[in-house]
Amino acid sequence: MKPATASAAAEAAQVNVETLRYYERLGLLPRPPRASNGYRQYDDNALRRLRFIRRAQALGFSLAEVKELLRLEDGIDCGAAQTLARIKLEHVEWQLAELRKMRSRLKETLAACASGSRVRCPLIEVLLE
Amino acid sequence: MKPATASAAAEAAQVNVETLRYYERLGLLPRPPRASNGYRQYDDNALRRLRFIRRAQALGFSLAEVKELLRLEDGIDCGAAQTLARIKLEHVEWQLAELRKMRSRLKETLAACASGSRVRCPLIEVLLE
DNA sequence: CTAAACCCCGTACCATAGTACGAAGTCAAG
DNA sequence: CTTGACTTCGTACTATGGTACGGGGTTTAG
Repeated sequence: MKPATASAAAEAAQVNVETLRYYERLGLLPRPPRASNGYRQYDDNALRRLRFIRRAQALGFSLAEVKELLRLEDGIDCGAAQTLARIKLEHVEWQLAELRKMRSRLKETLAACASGSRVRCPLIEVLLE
Repeated sequence: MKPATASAAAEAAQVNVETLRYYERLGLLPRPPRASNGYRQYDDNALRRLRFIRRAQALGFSLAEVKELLRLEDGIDCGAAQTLARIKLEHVEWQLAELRKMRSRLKETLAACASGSRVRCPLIEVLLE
């Protein structure tokens, strides 16, 4: 429960320490409280927030989008939050559909390669379909 | 069947004309044949290739990765191509899994919001889970 | 008490993926 | 036969998402 230092927080989230300062500058992480020596203190909430940023990012959300998502934390307007969530959901659905297409193209192609019946490598044909 | 000009190709793929030159510099698009006046001529194959780049990119592949994927076109080594395709397939599977997680989080949260039973907006809680 | 290891800050730098700019040649319409 | 739209080129600029640097204070282990 004792607050994490910058390096501990950074390691926990697998980011560079500098990245924490960067996120703070962008307003993605709130300016954390400081110890008497001026060192940043990250509590569990900050760490969760940080993890959320990384996960959302890994899914293709830009930091600007992540910032929007995180505005929900302020929880002022649940209605606005829901709208945002619905838009993100649609985006996610679209990505899923596209990825499924790419997956089946890749699978089919690998199968064709395995059967080895063609003269030219079938990967070439399919990728350029 | 007549080759497309730079602007026609760019419009077809919804990219800036300059982007074509950029991709050409990076080696993503082959240097196209030129008309007698020096103008670039993009044939159907080039246009397909361009579309492929944009689609792959929309799925989160970097231009460097796209370039790798496109090396398959050279089709020199079908074995290497298959290895590449398998790696991409795994990446796609991972992305699908992550997106499904995010989707269900978003859906559950929206449902909770709709039921309106909570005091605080459930989006806040879930996003920071 | 000193050295290593951590933290602070501001600023500068980096890679990726374009986008814009200016000078110059080409082409098609009026 | 000029005007405007389109093309070429090289170079420079932009935005995003960090990363590194240097000069300084702090803290902890030996």
